[in-house]
Amino acid sequence: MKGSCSEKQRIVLHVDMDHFFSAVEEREHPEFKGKPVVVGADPQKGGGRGVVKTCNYEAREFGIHSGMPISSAWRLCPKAVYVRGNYRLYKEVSNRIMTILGKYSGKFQRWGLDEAFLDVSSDVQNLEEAVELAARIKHELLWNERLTCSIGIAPNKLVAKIASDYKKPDGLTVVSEDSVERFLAPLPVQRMLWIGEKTGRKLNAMGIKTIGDLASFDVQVLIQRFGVMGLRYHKYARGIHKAEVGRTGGTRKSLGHESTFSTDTDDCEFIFQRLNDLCQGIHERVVRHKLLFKTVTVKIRFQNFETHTYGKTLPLLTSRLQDLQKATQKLVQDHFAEGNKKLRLVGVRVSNLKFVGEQETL
DNA sequence: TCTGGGGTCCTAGGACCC
DNA sequence: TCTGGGGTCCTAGGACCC
Repeated sequence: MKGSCSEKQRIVLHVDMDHFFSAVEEREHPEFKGKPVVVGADPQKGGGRGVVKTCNYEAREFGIHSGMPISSAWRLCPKAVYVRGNYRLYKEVSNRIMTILGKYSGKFQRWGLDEAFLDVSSDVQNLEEAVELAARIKHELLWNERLTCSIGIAPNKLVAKIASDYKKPDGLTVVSEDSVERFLAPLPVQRMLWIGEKTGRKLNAMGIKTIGDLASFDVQVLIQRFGVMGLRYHKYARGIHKAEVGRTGGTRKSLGHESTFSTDTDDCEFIFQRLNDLCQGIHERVVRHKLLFKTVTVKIRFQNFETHTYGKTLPLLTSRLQDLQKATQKLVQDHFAEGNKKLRLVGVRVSNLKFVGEQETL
C-alpha cells in the first residue's frame, strides 16, 4: 500500500570499492595490468598457510576468491602476481575516498576500509536525483583515485548493501521502495546480510532456498528455531531494516592481535615470546589511543583447529604492559601445557575499555 | 582444499546484590 | 525457615562482517 506511511521515504546509498586492495596494487604497479593479482598471505610455492584477502577479476577467472586458502589459490594459478599487501597505503587511499564520500551527505557511515553508507534523503528530491548523485560520486572517485566502485541505492542500509553487490564491478543498482520485495525474493538466502554459511545451511535444510522463501515462511517456526534472530531474519527478508546511517563510527569495544605460527608448535618458550610480542603491540595501541582496559582475553587454536578463548577481568582499569603480560601468561598457563597438542595460533585481546582523553597514562 | 586477522553482537549459565 | 524476581557483571563459545 503506498501512501500509508507518513514518514518521509529514505534514500540510502551503499558505496563498495571494487576489489579494493588489488585495484590499488594495479594502480600503483602498471606492470600488473591484465594479470591476475592476488593480495594475501605469502603462498610459499603452495606451502603458505594464510588466505586470499582480495583478488582482481583476472584472478577470479581462475576460480580464486577472497577467503580461500592461499595454497589453493597457488594450485589454481601459480603464475598470478602474489602480493602481501601494503595496508598503510590502503588506509591512506581509503581516507581520501571517505573524505570525498563525506562531502556528499552529512549522514555518512564508513564500513571497513572500502565501503560506506550515505543517507541522501535530505540531499536529493527523488530517486532520479539520487542516481545522478551516484554517477557524480563514481566520476569523482575515478577521476581522483583512478578506482571504480559499485553503488546500491535503496530505502535502507540492508537493501542498499545487497543492491551494491548485485552488479559488479562498476555497477549501479537502484531498488525503489515498491520493488524491494521483488528484488530480494529470487536471491539465494545466503545473499542476505547476517546469514552466513552456517545459518544458510540450516535454512536450506528447512526448505528455505531464496530470500523470498524466507519472507513467506512461518515466523513462529523461525523464532522457535533461531530465537530473536529468527524474527530479525524474517523482517530482513521482507526488506525491513530501520537502522540509521550513523554519523560517527561509534566507540571501540575491544582491541587485539592474533598470530598464526608458520608451523604448529608446543615449544612454550617460543609461544610465550609470541604472546609477549602481541602484548607489546596491543600496549602501544592502547597508549596511543589513550585507553584503559579491564578485561584480557587470550585465544588459543590447536593443530586440529579446535579453538578456545579464556578471559579474566582485572580488579581495576589499567594500561600497563606488565598487567597485560601477567594476565596473558596466567591465562595461557592455566589452559595449555607443553607436551599437549600443538598450537596453531595464539591471540590476545583487551576489552572493557575506557577512554581517558587527556589524562597521562603510564 | 585446509582454513588470516581485525572486529561486533548474541546466547546462556552462574555469581552476586537488592 | 523458606522463598521471588530483577538487574548487572563475568565467562565461554559461536556466528557473522570486512
